Amino acid sequence: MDEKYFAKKIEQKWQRKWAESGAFEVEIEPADGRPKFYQLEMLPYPSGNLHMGHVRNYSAGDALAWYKRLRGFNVLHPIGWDSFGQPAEDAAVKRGVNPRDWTEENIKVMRGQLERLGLSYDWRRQMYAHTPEYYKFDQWFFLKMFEMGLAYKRLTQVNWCEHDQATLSNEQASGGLCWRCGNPVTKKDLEQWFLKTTAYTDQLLEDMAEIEADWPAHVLKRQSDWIGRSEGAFVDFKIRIATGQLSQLPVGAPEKIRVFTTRIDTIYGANAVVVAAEHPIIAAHRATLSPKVVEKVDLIAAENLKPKERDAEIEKDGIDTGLKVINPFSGEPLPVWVGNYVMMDYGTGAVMSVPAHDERDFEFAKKFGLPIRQVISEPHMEHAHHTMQVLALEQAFTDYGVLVHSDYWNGKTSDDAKVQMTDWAVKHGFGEAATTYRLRDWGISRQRFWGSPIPIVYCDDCGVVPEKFENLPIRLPENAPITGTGESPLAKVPEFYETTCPECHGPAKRETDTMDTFVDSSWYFFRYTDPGNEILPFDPETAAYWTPVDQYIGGDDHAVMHLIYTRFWAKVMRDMGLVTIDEPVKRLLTQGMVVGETFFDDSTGKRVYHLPDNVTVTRDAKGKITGAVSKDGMPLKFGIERMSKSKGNGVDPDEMVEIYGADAARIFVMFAAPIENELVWNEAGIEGAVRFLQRVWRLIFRWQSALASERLADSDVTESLASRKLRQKTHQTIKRVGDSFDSLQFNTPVAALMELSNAVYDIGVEPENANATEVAAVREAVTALTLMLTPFAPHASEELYSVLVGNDNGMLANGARFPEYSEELARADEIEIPVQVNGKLRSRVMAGPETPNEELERMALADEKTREYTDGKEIVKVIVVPKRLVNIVVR
RNA sequence: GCACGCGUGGCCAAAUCGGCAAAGGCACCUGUCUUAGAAACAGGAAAGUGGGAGUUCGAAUCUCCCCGCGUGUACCA
Repeated sequence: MDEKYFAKKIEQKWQRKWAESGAFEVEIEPADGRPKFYQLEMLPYPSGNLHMGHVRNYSAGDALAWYKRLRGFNVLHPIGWDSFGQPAEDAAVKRGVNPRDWTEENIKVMRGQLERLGLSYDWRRQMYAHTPEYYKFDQWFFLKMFEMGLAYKRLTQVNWCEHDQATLSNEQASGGLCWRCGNPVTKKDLEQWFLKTTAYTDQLLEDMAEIEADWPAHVLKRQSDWIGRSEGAFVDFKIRIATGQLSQLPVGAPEKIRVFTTRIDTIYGANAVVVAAEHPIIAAHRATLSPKVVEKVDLIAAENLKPKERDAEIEKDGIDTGLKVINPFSGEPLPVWVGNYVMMDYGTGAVMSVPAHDERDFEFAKKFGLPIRQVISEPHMEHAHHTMQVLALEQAFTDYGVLVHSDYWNGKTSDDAKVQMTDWAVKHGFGEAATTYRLRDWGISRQRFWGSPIPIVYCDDCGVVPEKFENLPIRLPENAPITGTGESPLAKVPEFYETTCPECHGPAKRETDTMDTFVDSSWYFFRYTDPGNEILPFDPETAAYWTPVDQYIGGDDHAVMHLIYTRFWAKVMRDMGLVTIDEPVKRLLTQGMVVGETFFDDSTGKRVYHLPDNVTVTRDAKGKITGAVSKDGMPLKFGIERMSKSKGNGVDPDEMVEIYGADAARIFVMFAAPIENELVWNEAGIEGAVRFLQRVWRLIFRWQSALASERLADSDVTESLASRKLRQKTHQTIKRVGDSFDSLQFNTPVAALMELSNAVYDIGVEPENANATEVAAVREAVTALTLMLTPFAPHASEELYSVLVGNDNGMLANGARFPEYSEELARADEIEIPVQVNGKLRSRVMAGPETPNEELERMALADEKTREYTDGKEIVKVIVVPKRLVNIVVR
């Protein structure tokens, strides 16, 4: 054992040993019957560099993987690559590189970074989304879903960047601006393939019950908000045809307008039906509508295509179309308006406007001077409302209440009325109960090269024809003209798209769009269980052993994307008989972002980041930035943003590993903040992590020979107080650390281990002079310390463990286990019971841990110091908290 | 606007159920060793928990109001 801790030396040693022995390679059903544990972290996109967010994510996952191994589980801990995606194409456009070469080079670099961190993966199981062996099964799933009616094609509006001529996902169009060029995003009609996520809305909601306890509440809340289930009713408003003017209704035009409402109880307050500019009724009547109306409708429709400002409140706009409908409840004729606040893609694209009881309708009515009629009353106001015809409302009354001015329904509560009025509508054939959702089907078509080709063929004779399973994979060509103009590069590669029809074998064309890369990540962790399977995505039995994932860790930015898609995918796989589980992930941990200070200039409309080193920063007393000036004297804006290379606020994990070692870097990242918090990067603390490791190292070095010499327990030697206290601390720490892991806390166990190491130093005996019980206590403490440190600092721990056991086969080969906690030993022989008088601490008494309450009370009352405060006073009552404290209330 | 979350030494943070005089680390100060050190060791100083009110024998912890910060979301009928 070296006198000093040399991180690099031992890290290289153990990384080599782990690799050689295949320490983390696992198989199903080991002979010893250990239970399985599937530890998973979100797979990285191979951008070329690991960032601190990855280090945080993977350090936490690795800690749990080690913890579970030491707890005797058969732990599957894999890693792979989300290696399809746009950055590879950007690199192709910018630098003319081949996306595949670029991607694979990045993977090589990043794998090296992961290995230098000493992460305990079963590397044999790596998956790469961009290999035909993997994306073959994206296509396989697509075909299966096509068979099941879960994949279909339709025309839709997609986010579109005019400048780049590119389709954008919602994220890439976030804030209404294109993430690449900063120009506003518009909408564009495009034919897209969809996966029918909406077929699973209710299951996605209901199955949350299964995972509720072990998923962060905010993730599930965001998912249910996203799904946006809303219960209400459809109500049909008939178009009124003026007498003798039947011909006014254009041929084929709908006879009624169906609205969706959650508040059918307010229907007597409707003053209009408002439809979206894109509503079919408008198109049907376009020829007869006044030019003014048509102009307005077109204007609103055009506005709808434009990007929305992030925070801008859009002013209500609209126009009376001149059409009339009949309120089916009251028989009252109502005007049909077009309103810019009604969206075609939610509900039916038409609403009944009830200004008295809906804020938007209220605002609309105010602006256009439409009547506002209150039909729901606060219960205590009911009488007043019946007698007074009109009450001027200051704002919409949106609460439930009692119906007024609603004919037959007067006096009913909103709750009752909703049910009964819906029934009435059903009975009279003009409505029905309805549930609508905000969730849409998942549009997966991308006009990109670097993705899995959609296995569909278009034949002039047979139409849309799915590829045959035996023809998979449909391989990407080696090269395609990637120009970044937003047209499918594959559409310019005749060798790719020219094919024959799988049905009639006549000439046909392939689909040239590729799949959204979220398809790859929807099922990748099932592939890990059986990565070499050529027939199926994975063997169902193999997957049944390993899945569901026991613990998943990743950023919560995926809450409504990846995490909802993968839940959807699991249900589809269940329905196709591949799996039997409803939920793919048992327990989820979302870690906070690692962020750093950024400095930028956005005067040109685009953010230009400046490296922190080149910025002069002024700070207030608390260290908050108050100003920043660039090298050439230009004032800069500043913020705290996710770390990344391009913003110049990144920290290179390799550099940290080089300077401090992987173990120290990992300890620091785990210790710096609770895992779910945002971590504002501040490197100051990392020295502490190194120092801690050095302390542990020196500790074992100092005690090494004393521990090795089997100083037998001399029966004469009674256990010293020092060793008793150390054992107590050791066992308390074992409990704390174990509990922390179980509750997914990583910062507190590190603190506990620091305390334990301090406690060993504090034993107050030199190794040479220690008696047998003290040596035993130290041995127990440092062994436990080493084992418990393993999840955070596996290299150093392996090395220290090898010193303690006298071989360097490694912990797993030695069958090492997480130390066992003994309640007996953790318990203090005597505990200090604080004694309060009127809630203020006045004294302490010593008592055995099992002292009954009555005895504690007696001791407290008898205590001298306490009596100074109680003598001569009336004791009102005494509160004894078992094993904790005594409080005497006096008057 | 709405929803959710957070506010504890200079900084990061800990504190099952409400229960001691509020952990640990970083930074800081002093001393020892001393060739010196940002090393190591020993020791020290430092917060009554954003503000106010309430509940309670007892509040960082529960309730209400206010202030500040963060995240998500936005005309979803």
